[in-house]
Amino acid sequence: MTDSTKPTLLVVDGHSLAFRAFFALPVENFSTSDGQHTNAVHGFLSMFINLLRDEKPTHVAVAFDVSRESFRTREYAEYKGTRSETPKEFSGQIPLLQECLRAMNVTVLEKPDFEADDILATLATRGAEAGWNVLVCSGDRDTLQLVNEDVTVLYPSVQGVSKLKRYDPPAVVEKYGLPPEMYPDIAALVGETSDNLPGVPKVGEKTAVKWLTQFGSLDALLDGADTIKGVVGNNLREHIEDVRRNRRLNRLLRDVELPVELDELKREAIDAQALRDVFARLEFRALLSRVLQVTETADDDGAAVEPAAEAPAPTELTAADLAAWVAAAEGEIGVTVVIDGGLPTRIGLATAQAVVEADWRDEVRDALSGWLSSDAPKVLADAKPQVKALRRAGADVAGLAFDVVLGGWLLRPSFPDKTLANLVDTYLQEKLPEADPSQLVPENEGATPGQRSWFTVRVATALRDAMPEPVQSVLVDIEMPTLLALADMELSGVAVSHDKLSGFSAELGSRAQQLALDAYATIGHEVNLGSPKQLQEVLFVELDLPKTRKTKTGYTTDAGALAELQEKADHPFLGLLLAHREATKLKQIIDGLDLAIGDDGRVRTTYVQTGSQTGRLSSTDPNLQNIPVRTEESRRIRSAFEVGEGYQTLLTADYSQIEMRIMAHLSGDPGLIEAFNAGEDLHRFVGARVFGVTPEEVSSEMRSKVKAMSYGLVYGLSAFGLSKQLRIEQSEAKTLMLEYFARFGAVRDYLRASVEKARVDGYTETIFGRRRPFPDLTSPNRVLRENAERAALNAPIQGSAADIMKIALFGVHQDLLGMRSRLLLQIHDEIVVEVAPGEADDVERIVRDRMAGAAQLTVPLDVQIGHGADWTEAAH
DNA sequence: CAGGCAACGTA
DNA sequence: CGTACGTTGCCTGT
Repeated sequence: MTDSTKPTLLVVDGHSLAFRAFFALPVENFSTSDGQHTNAVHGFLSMFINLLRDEKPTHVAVAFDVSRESFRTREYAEYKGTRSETPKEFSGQIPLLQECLRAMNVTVLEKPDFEADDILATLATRGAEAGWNVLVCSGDRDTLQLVNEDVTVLYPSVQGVSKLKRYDPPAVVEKYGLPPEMYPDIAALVGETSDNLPGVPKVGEKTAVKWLTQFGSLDALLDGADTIKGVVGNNLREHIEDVRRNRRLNRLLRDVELPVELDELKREAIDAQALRDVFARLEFRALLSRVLQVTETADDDGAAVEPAAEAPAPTELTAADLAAWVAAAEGEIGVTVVIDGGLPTRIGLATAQAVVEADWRDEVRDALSGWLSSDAPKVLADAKPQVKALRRAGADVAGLAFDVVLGGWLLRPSFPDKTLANLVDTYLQEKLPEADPSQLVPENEGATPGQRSWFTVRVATALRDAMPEPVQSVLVDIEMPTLLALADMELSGVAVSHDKLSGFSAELGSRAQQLALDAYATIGHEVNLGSPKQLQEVLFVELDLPKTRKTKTGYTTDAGALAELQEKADHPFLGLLLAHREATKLKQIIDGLDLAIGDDGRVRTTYVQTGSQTGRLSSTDPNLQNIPVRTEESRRIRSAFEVGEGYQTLLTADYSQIEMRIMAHLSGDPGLIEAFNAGEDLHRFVGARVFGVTPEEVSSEMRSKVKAMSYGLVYGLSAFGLSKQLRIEQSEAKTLMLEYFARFGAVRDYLRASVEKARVDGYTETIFGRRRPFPDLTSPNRVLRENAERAALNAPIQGSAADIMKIALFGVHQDLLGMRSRLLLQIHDEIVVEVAPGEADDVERIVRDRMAGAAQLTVPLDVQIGHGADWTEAAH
C-alpha cells in the first residue's frame, strides 16, 4: 500500500507498453476509416487511464526511446541486434500517442543516447530520494532492479497490457528468490534473448539463483567460478566476460540529466479541446469520456462528467404488479431471464429509470404472456437462449427490438464483445458487477437480472448512437427475426437414427482396423496412423519418399499431398493410409453425432448467430453444417437424418449458385446476367463463351475448368491457385483467366473496384448494408494486405448470400407459424423442413416463394426443392 | 490440463 | 499463392 500522505510519482515506459498493446490488440478493431492503425495508442491509453484511476498518482511522466541507438549499442554493437525491424504500423503510432499525452498535459520525456528505462530509473531514484512513493510501469524486466521500499514496479502480465503485476521487494523475492537489486545479476547470467545478450549456456533462472544465493553476490560468484564443477562450471568460466558485459549493459542509469524537475511532473488539467481533436482524428469515441472521468479538465465549456452510474436497486414485484408495470412503462423494456436447466427461474425487467424483478412462476408467466408475445419493444442481451427458455415454459416472445450482443457483433464482427459485461465495458465504459466465480460465497454480488436489463437498455442506446443506419436496419429487419426462427429450429432438433449410425460405425470400425493392420504389414511395424509426426518418420525417413509441402512442424501428410506422392512414387502404405483416414474420419463424425442424439431421438445444434465475420451462421454442439455429402458412402450419414414421428416427409431446398448470381448482380456483367436469364447450365454457358464453342460442344473437362474458375473468383483465386486446383500449368491457368475476363470483363472490373472502395471506406458492405471492416487493406505488409484483399473481395458476396438466406429463413418461419410443419436446419444455402401430413404442397409453395423472393436481383434466384423420408432422399 | 497444430468435414 | 466455419486427435508445454 502506498502512503497516501506522500506524493506519488508514476513513471511509464511508453515504448515498451505501447509495443505490448500493439501485439495484444487486434489491429482490425483499432484502425481509423482512412486506415491509420491505432491499436497501440488505444491499448496504451486504456491502460494508462486505468493507472491514473487506480493509483491516483500526483505526478506523472512517460518516457520514450528516441531510437535504437544508445550508449549501449556503442559499447556492444549487437545489443538488441536480433530484434527485427520495428513494424511501421507500430512506429507510426508513437507520435500520435505522444500527441495524446501532451493533450492530457502529461510530461513526455525522451533523450538521445539513452533508453526510456534510464529515464525511469533516474526519476524513480530522485522520487525515492525525495521521500515519495514511486510507481514504475514498464514492460522491461530490467526495471525490477529499481524496486525498493519506495519504488514499486508494475509489470504487464502475459495475458495483456490491462493486467499489471505489482513488484514490491517481497514480490520480487517471491518470484526470483533474491532481492530486487540482485535481479540484474540473475539476468546477466541467464542472458536476454530479446536484447541479444547471450548468457551462460545451460544456465537458467534456477541455477543463477542457486549460485547467487550460495556466493552472496555476482562478484563473489565470478571470483569463485573455478570452484564450480561440471559442464555448467566450464560454461560459466568460458562466458565470464559475457556475464560482465551483460551486467554492465543491464545496469540502468540513475543520473541521466533531464530537462525537468520532479515538481514539474505534477498532474495538470488536461486540454480537453486538444484531446477531443486528436481523439476525433483517431476515431476514439469511448476513450474520451474515460479520460475525462479520471482527469480534471481545463475546458471551459466541457460538461462535467458524471461518475459511472450505479444500477438502481431492483424492486420485487408480484405477478399482477409486474403486468401493471410493463403496461405503464414507456418505451423499450430491457428483459433478462435467468435460466436453470433450460427453464426460466427468474425474470428482471428495466427501463433506464426503474428496475423490477420476480421469480418465474406460472402466475408470472400468465401475467406477462400477453406482453411478452406482443409487439411491445423488448431489448435483450443474447436473446436466443432466453427466448428458448421462455418457450419451453410456455411463453411466446415477440417484439424483439434489439439484441445488444448481435448489435455489438454487427458493429464490429471481429471483436469479442460477446457478453453483456464486454458491451458495458466497451460502450458505457462502466463495469457490470459480476460475482467472483472463484469464490464459493462470492464477496461481490453480481448484477441482478433486473440490473442486467437496466445495463442492457443503456447499452442499446449507446449502440444505436454508434451504429450507421444501414447496419441498424440489418439488425432490426434481418437479425432479430432470424433469431426467433433459430430459437424454434434449435428447440425442434432433427430426428437421427441411432440404429443406422451404429451399424455404419461398426462397419467402419472393423474396416479401419483391417486397413491399419494391412498398412503396418507394408512397413513392417505398427505406427499411430493418426499421428502426423509418426507418419512423417515413416514416409520421409523409413520409406524415403519425396518430401511434401512444408508445414510449421515438418512436412504435410494431408490427403492432397499423399495422392501426389502416389503418382511420384507409389507405395502400398499410401493407399492404405488414405483409406484408413477416410474410414476413421467418417466413424469419428458418426460417433460424435450418435452421442448427440437426445432421449427423444433428436439432435439439437446451437446456431451461433455471431459466429462469422461475413454474416453467415455457424453451428456447434454438434456442428450440423458440415455433415458429409460428397461421396456415396458418406451420404449414408445423411440418410440417418430422418423425418420425425408424426411427420410426413423432409423437404430440402437450396439456392443454386447463389454466390455467382450475386456476382452477376453486383458486377452487372451482361454475359453473366444473360447466362442466368437463359436458364441454361451456368458452367456450360460460361464454358461456351470462354472457349468459343457452342454450349453442346463444351466438354466435361472444359466445364470443370470454368466451374473452378468461377468459384475461385469468389474467393480471390490466383493463377497459381487455379493451376494447382486444376493440376494444369500456371501458364494455362493464366490463359484461362485472361480468356474468362475477356468475355466477362465486368466481373473483373467489379472485383477490382470493390476492393478499392473497401480500401477507401475501410469496410465492405453487402447488398443489405451489413458491414465488415478491413483495416489491413492499407497494410504495408504484403501478406496481410493480400489476405485482406481476398477476404474483402469475398465478404460482400458471401455476406449478401447470408443476408438473402436469413431473409428467406425467417420468411418461411413466419409463414409456417399457423402450421405444424417446421424448419429444422440451415446449411448456408440450404434449408431442411419437416413437413406435417397434408401440408406438403403449401410448404413447398411457401419455401419456394420465400426463398426466390428474398431479394430482387438482376438475375432470378433459382431454388431446388426435394422431398424424402431422409436427408439423402430429400436431396434429389 | 490447456492450447497449438494438422487434418478434414461443410457451403 | 482460395473465402467462411467447427471438431477431432496428437503433442507439447505449464
